[in-house]
Amino acid sequence: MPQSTEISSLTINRLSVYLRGLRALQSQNIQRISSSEMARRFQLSAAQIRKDLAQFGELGIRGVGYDVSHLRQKLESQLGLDREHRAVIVGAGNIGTALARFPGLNSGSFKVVALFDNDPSRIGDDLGELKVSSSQDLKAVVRETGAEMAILAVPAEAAQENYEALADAGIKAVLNFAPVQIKERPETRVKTVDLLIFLEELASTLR
Amino acid sequence: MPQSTEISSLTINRLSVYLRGLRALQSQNIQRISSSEMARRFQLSAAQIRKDLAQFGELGIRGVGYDVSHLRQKLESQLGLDREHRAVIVGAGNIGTALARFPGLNSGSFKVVALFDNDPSRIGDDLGELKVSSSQDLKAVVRETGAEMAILAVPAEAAQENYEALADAGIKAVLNFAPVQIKERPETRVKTVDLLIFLEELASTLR
DNA sequence: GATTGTGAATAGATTCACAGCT
DNA sequence: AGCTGTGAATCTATTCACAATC
Repeated sequence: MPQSTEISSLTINRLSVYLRGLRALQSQNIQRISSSEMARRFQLSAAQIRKDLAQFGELGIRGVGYDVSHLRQKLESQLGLDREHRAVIVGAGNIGTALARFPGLNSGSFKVVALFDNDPSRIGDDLGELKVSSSQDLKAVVRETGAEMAILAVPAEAAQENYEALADAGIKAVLNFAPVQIKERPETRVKTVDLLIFLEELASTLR
Repeated sequence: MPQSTEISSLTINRLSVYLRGLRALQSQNIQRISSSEMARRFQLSAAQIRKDLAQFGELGIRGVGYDVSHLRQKLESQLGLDREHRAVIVGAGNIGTALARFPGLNSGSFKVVALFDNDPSRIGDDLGELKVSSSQDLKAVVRETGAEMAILAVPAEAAQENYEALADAGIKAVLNFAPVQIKERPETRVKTVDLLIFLEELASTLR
């Protein structure tokens, strides 16, 4: 039964987890798996997995389980990972350069195509495949490369204005590492990841 | 009315957001604020803010609002941020070194006291205040420094074993950046932050 | 016999709306 | 008059349990 209603972000995040697991299974040449076996492997409930998966059709075979490769393809297309997504990084400080070098961002469906900074002393620096470009060239580079996504790794004060520039350049989705609430425009989604909040959550368990 | 029941992690995360906002207010010398004004400033609902805050006592004054400084202290103590938390970083690769240099981790209640790697060629490298230490010294350094928290920034394959070593060394809470499900021990909490999952969530909106 | 897909039950989180203070 | 604290209502998510299917 195809989904009529929007899939929640909680579910989407679990799909990513399932996908990761399925890839691992495939590399071990495992072709079929049951929901309960998946549940055991990645600490979730079998009913939850079945509910999640049932949202986009009858993917499993009753009495048998799920076909690993078929399920993987289905999840990839559902998550929009069946094609390449080009991304730019804005901010060539610690986090920006670390992410630019992070292998996970250049394998699979994501590809970092540019790294921007507005500090003239950084422009031109070499990072493997990439050179640091001037923020002034943002619009042109986005147009040329067809980038749709951006990672925002600038200081908190500069986050909103850089978000605006990204939205103006036609970027559709932004992963923001600055610890501020970005005022969002309808055409450019933001997801903020605040590392301190994670640490604070952990600290609160240390009472 | 004091909380009898556990506070959910959703709530804890919002408390961090409130706290951040309160600090900003305080630096603008604002002494009192209402739930609706907080809601306006950081895009949340006023009722939610009141519910969250009411969990640990009658913090506000009816007809008036909340006292910024009092509320801030209360939240800090609730989140365990009224004292210093020492943390070690394991893994001096891209992400580990970026975090070691990240100012947010050394202001406020957190302090990075050591950075470990098991690659001999990296040991001894200088990073501002810190030198890269050998993973073999983990236990001793944790004992000497009194670190309670750790940031795990090693490759996926090495994450579980390093977690075990941290748990053995007496670390109580671990923020894990490796894209794997860590098998947790009761005495050492883990929070996994998987950057690819965030990107995948964004990508799924780009259909 | 095994395992999915799913309606019903439960649990959890958010919003509403208003009584109760200041 | 204004704003908090909170029970009740609503909405969302998870788990249960079993009929349907292979």
